[in-house]
Amino acid sequence: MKPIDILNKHDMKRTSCREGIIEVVMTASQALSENEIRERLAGNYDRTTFYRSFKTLEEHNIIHKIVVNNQLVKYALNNSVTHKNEHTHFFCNKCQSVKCMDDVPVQKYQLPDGYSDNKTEVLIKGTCANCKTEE
Amino acid sequence: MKPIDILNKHDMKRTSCREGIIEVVMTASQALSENEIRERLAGNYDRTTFYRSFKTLEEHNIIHKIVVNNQLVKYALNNSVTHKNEHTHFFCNKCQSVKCMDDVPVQKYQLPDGYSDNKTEVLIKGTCANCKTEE
DNA sequence: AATTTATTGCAACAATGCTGCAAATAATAT
DNA sequence: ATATTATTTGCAGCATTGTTGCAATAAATT
Repeated sequence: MKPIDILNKHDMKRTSCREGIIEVVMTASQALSENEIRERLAGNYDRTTFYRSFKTLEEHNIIHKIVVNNQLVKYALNNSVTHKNEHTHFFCNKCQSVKCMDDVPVQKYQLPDGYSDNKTEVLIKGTCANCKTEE
Repeated sequence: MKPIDILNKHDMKRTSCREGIIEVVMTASQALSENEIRERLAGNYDRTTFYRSFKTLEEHNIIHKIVVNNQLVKYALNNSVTHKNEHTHFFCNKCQSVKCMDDVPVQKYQLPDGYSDNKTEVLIKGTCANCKTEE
């Protein structure tokens, strides 16, 4: 599915910024930061527009945000085909890359009485396959 | 163990800021943000000193940081008695509180070939026992 | 082509966090 | 007790991430 079709499906206005972000995130093999997305984008957009686009796209479940730490945020496409609903994320301490681990589902956690869970975020930090071989 | 003893055990200078932070975090039932800690502190410290103190205390494994999102960071004591090594964290969407789930250990995740894990962070978001009863 | 509605860009602001440097403080030796 | 040394603090300044209000602009609809 093309970026335009995705926007149409969600009854969203087809602006070039949104189209561009979807395009970039769609073709990326890993989650990308705001700057990484901007670099790959044709047009030049204001930072505010960027943030608002991310927010809207996230609210419509087109992309999701991965907060590595308070200084590093990345975005990835919600692909219902390849990305299982609740997958884990992997962060490589060496190359700082973030990958959606589509084949590593989030496990169920048993909470104490009274607590109810809504969403569980799992971030696995370590060394990725690519950096491992380069040692 | 008192804050001073903890600092001595780690061969750290006993400054009032460090002592205060440990004191506050020690007596808290939940993880606290920078501001929450500052409010509970007697002395008035510069923000830089605060951050540096957090950093040093974290490096010495006295406290640990919980990044809820890029706008909300909380700190909690590393109590080897009550806090198991790898525990999960719970974030309440209603009251914004963060709690160390000492009895809910982080589960093991099987990664694809080539990947090696170092640390796994699990943040469970939902409604806490306190907010549940208030509905 | 005109209207309506949503989006953009700009300016300003807030929060978190880092760095260099001089002043102050803690631990140690005298 | 006092002097010395090493660490820590406070300040100024800066970077990054993110938000808000408002006027200008662009998209979808009539």
